Amino acid sequence: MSDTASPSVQPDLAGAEPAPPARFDTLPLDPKLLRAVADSGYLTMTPIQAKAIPIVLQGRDVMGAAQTGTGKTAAFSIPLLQRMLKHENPSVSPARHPVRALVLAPTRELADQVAENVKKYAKHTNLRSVVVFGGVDMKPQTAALKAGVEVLIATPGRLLDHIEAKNCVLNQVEYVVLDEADRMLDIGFLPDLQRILSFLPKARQTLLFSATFSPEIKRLAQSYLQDPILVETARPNQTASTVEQRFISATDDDKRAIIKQILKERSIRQAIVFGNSKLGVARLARAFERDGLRTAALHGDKSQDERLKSLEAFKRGEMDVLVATDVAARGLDIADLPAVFNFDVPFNAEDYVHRIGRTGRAGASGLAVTLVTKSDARLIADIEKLIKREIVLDTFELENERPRFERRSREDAPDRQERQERYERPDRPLRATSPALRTPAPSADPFFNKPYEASSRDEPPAWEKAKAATPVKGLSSYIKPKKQVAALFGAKKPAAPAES
DNA sequence: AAAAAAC
Repeated sequence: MSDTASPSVQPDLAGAEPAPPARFDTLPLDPKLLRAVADSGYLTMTPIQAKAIPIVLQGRDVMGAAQTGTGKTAAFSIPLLQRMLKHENPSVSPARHPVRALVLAPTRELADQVAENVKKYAKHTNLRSVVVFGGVDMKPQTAALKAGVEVLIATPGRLLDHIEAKNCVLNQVEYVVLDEADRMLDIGFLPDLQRILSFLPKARQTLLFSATFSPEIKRLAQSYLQDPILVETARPNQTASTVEQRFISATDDDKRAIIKQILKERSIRQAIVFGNSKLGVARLARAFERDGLRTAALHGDKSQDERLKSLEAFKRGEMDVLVATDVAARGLDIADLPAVFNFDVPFNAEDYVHRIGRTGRAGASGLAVTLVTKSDARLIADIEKLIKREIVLDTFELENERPRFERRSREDAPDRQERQERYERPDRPLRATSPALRTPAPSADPFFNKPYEASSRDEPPAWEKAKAATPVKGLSSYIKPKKQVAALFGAKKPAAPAES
């Protein structure tokens, strides 16, 4: 109820009481940390920080769920640094300091980003931190580890390498953080994670943070925590209300043109386009590049050097579009990203929440467009269940129906030149420097069917209503068909309620 | 139907 009043103004740091947000300087923090926080320009805490920091300071285990972009990294790193400072033993030679805090993250880029934050908050202290991840030379990491660090940030594989090479000793770790904890605990990561945890003392403080926690993961997580406190802000798995979410029914052939048209008509400066596969992402990136968009690609088949370069170029604004797999779905903090497109609907509903969390960060507004084909119905239903919001598919009018090739024999296939002309001319150019993109967006929204209702999040979930009303299995109970969409999805008339 | 994380 509390946030229906000003949905467009108040970022969805929901759970926030109307009370003024607490300031960092009201916390019992070392002046060195307070100074670093102030240097970063932060004055007041976000809800997850206000709730989690005091509990972490008490030494309790925490499972923290909060929307993306609400400062989870600071929520664990600041109080952990405080605890490490408080128990610092200055008589020990720095070189002999063992690793005291370990932070694990599921992707290299995320580990790097967390490490940057930790460095920022620790800069006035003598606590040293280092980040280790794969795909880059081990030697500098080894040297840093041997010199001694108090805070180690890592991805699992490379950390195990260092453990086996005896480059680091983890038997005195006092604090462990699993960032994007639900991913770290999923089946692909679990064996490595268990192995790593087996090297750590049992008596320690453990913190798990993520935007999404499935019930199964919550249960599994219990076994790694001692008497944990669950810290939640708003509903878990929620998406920020500052993000306008659109779902557009599309065919595979039209997806790219739809994205380009939205970019142009909404004058969108920059966007991430998510695809489900590495190959698909690489192809799509090449296609956007041919279209004249400055495009970077980010996926696991690229070298780490290329990955870092792509991301940096995008962050510097030198790229219009970043096409990425789910390697970029979680945690990455790209300031003021205006839009996210799901070229493919993600396989896991949780990943939807994480993907669109790249936009609308820190209370900014954002647009998230998901392109939905006929075969995506099941996935859309999953998303609807997870985010507990009704999903309505919009139709989209392409301004220039793109010329299509008829199937031809190989001999009379168009040569490259002709192909270029027929394929590309209609909607070129689209680069950010083109006048088309500078034009202000039209006041009426010509290509979406209905205005976004931020307050719909407060209504009872549509899927529950639908489930109660119609025992229809599959899509029609989850996706409310509009007329064209109904045809596309072959939706039937809802059956009369059969049960009594 | 995939991706990520080590060499």
